[in-house]
Amino acid sequence: MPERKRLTLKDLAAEIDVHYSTVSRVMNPATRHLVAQDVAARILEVAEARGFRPNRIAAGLRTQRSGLVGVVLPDIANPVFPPILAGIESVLAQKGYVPIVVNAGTDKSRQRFIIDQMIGRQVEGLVLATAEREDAVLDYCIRQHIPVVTVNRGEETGRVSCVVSDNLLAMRLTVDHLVGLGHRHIAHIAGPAALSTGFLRREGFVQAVRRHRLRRDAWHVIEAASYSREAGKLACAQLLEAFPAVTAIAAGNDLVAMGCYDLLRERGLDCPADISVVGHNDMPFADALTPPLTTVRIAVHEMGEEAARLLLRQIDKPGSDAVTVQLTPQLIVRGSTAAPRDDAP
Amino acid sequence: MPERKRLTLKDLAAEIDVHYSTVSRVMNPATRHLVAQDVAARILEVAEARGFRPNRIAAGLRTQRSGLVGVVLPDIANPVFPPILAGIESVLAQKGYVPIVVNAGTDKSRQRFIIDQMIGRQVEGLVLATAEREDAVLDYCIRQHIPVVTVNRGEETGRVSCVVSDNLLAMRLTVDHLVGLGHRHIAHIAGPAALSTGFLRREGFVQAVRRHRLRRDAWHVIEAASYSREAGKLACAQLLEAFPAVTAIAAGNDLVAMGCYDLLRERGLDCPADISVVGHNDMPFADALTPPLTTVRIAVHEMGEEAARLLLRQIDKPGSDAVTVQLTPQLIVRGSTAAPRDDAP
DNA sequence: CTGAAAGCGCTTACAG
DNA sequence: CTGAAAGCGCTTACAG
Repeated sequence: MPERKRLTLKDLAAEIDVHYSTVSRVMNPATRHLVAQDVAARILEVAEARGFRPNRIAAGLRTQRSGLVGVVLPDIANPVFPPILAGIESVLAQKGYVPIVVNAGTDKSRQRFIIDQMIGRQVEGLVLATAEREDAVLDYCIRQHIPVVTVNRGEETGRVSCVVSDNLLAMRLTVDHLVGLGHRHIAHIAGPAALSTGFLRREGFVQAVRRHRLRRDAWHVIEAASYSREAGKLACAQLLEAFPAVTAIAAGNDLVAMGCYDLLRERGLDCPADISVVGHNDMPFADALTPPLTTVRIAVHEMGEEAARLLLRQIDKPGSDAVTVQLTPQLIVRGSTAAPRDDAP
Repeated sequence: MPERKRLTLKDLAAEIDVHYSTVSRVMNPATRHLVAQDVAARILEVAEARGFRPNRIAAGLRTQRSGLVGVVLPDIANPVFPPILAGIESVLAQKGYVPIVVNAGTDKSRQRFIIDQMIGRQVEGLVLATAEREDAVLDYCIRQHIPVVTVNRGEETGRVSCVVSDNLLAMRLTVDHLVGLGHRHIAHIAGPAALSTGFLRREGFVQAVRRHRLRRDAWHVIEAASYSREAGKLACAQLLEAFPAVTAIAAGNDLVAMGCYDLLRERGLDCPADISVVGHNDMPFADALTPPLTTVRIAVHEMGEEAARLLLRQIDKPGSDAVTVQLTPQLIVRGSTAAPRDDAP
């Protein structure tokens, strides 16, 4: 069963007895009006009947537009990324673009290799979910003059467009909530400082506790090695050691918060009775944990949509300014936060 | 800042003063040996220095190979799919292929539209995670003679290669476990019968209870409208109505199991004390639910890998036979299953 | 309104 | 070993 050769403009033109350029004009809605109604109708009819689909790759070669956008993810298994990807894909689809998705990991040289491949495939732009605060790969993309936008994580220098959630606000909402409940010994388990999310949430935490005029010995920050459950558990253990008075933890994200759950359970501590925990992201099923996780919901799907929109704009007008779109997060109060015990220090 | 035009073979050839076909030969490792060592070295050097990356699209047009594979997902937000996608992507990458990923939903006409687009983009093959037991879209792909493999869900007629988990075995493990614990009134909340997973797990459940010689009034099957938490909750309510003696539920998947959790909690019933629940998939964080979910772990990443391997084989040898690869699942016993109460009916 | 031609950036038989 | 040429399937100025 040999694969039947795909039809071409010429095949179709021969069948209808017109020049293939005429078929081309008809197949493209934008140029369809250039040909006589009846001819167009006949061509369309035959095209439909024979299931003709013009070769977009050949067209792209000619028009210098691939209709491809590269999406570079650090880890698609992390539950933040699928909805972001879905958002990207949905607006791309509306404009006839399609994403090429690669799981690039965290290794910068591998990321660069992948981006080179994508450029070789003529992607018209790139969405990076892998950006760090200082990112050689991002520098590389900029040098290549390829349209780029970062999503979820921002970038320091303002050279590229970014779509992020407001991390300062997130921590302010978190700390306000905790202080409002009566907590006076609050800690933050930060994500990696190399990532804008880790850096800014930490920054936001510090700003927030200062705003509440908490004394320096009433709050504490510790950094987790990564945004993972394991690293969160480890950091939580160190935190309890370093800051035993703690009654509330603002975790860098939900996975880190889960790590806290794991450790507290192991130590026989009750959440929220002994220690309150707040996450960040509101990942799927955060409500199904025990206790249901109080967390900051970020607009993941919108983040993807907006990133795609920004990128498309960048592609349309190459010179346009880089902008940062900051989406507003929302605190979702559930069962992992409560007032501290009366006998809390 | 105009986008610097990308380099071409001709640009490079002009710079080095050789014919561009020579540059072409050097850029492709497979034909590199055709040119003199020193010339090749010089070309490679300049190519590296100038950051030349051959246009894969143009090459693909010439060689009739796009290096693209289409991946059609019903819903990337469903936690089964990201690891499958990761698996697909990883083996594709090894062979220089790249996936085009689209969230196609469940609507068949939209799926077909998307597949048409993908074919227009010259994908060399398709991985469908959207297959139903009788699937018009799959029929369409077969008529187009495009290499296809289905993943996670199988297909009835054996016309295409499938990679699935052994659903009959999964239910046998589940029922064995439940019966072993002493349960004598067991129910299954099945997924949609239109999907192979829903159909076969139901089948497996029935076979398993028969093997244990449970009397017909000692087991019950009810079908959920979809594989979702909400549908699971609804079905669970109906189940309690229809089969009040039930002490153990084999849920169609983990989301359905979560729906059961939701309903049981609402009714003030304890899991596992009043009713045991078993899921299917072992989705991320199934262990972090309360109680931790006993479930069947399927080899998701391997499933993706294997699907990609099968597809690549199909692409290499178009005529080759369709095969079904069945991966072996594993029961993961956690806290949602226990012996029934002594006073259970 | 339609056709004929050039060309997008490659690969690869064919000469030499 | 290297060059010159044809051609992959399109789009689009240019004629007529």
